[in-house]
Amino acid sequence: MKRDCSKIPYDCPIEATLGLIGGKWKALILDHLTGGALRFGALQKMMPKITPKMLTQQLRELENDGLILRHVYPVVPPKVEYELTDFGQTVLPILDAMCAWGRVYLDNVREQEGTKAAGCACE
Amino acid sequence: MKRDCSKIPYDCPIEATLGLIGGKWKALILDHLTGGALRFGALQKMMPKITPKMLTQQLRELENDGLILRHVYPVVPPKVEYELTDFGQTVLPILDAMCAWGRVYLDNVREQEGTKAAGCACE
DNA sequence: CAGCATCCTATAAGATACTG
DNA sequence: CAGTATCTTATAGGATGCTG
Repeated sequence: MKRDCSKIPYDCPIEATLGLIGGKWKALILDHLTGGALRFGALQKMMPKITPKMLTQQLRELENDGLILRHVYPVVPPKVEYELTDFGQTVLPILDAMCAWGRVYLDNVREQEGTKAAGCACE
Repeated sequence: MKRDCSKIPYDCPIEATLGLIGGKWKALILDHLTGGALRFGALQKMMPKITPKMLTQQLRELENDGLILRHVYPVVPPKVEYELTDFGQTVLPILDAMCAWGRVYLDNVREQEGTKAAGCACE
């Protein structure tokens, strides 16, 4: 039973956006893919806290909704790459805005607490 | 037991942003408040599908995180207004980006399906 | 009017083990 | 390597009724 987020009826643009790229992982995944195609394992390394199950699930939904493409290379051992579609590229402004705001916010928090950045693709 | 989303440790700016304004309702609430202060009941009317419990809960979290202000007027019947703080105003670029993208997306979907816009604050 | 309390369901998310 | 399968837990979200 697969889920196409694009099949859900939305009342409002923001609601639709959240439906397609909302949730805990999708924006993060898309952001990592802005640098170019990545393998399953590479994505997992970039998000150490995601489980293979969740990563698979989120990638399938993004694929069903036309945001990313899945390339299977018929080799042994298996090699699968994911990359943004043209449509997927159009979410970049949102990711940039979220990243910029989060960065300012984290800088303030860290300044107060004396902690350091953890190092992430988008910072 | 109240939740301060700002107390959660985040590894990455996008993650932090999602922590503070992610979820099904917060971006929508903030967006409605960009037009100025609103009463509880007004917000509820703008989001017919939200329950009072959820609305209260989301408003409290936004307040704890410094994004909105809650004004209680000591009158009968009670009057409570919510408005963006200066910090809350800074999320506007994100909301705009989400709204713009969602609008283009919905327009395409609707063109294919022949349906119409439902009418929402941000469209 | 603006909520709170209580109870309940659905969905998201995680742990662990296994496989083509 | 890139997943699946199964089981379990946590969180989001909802229905209903009540109150200062």
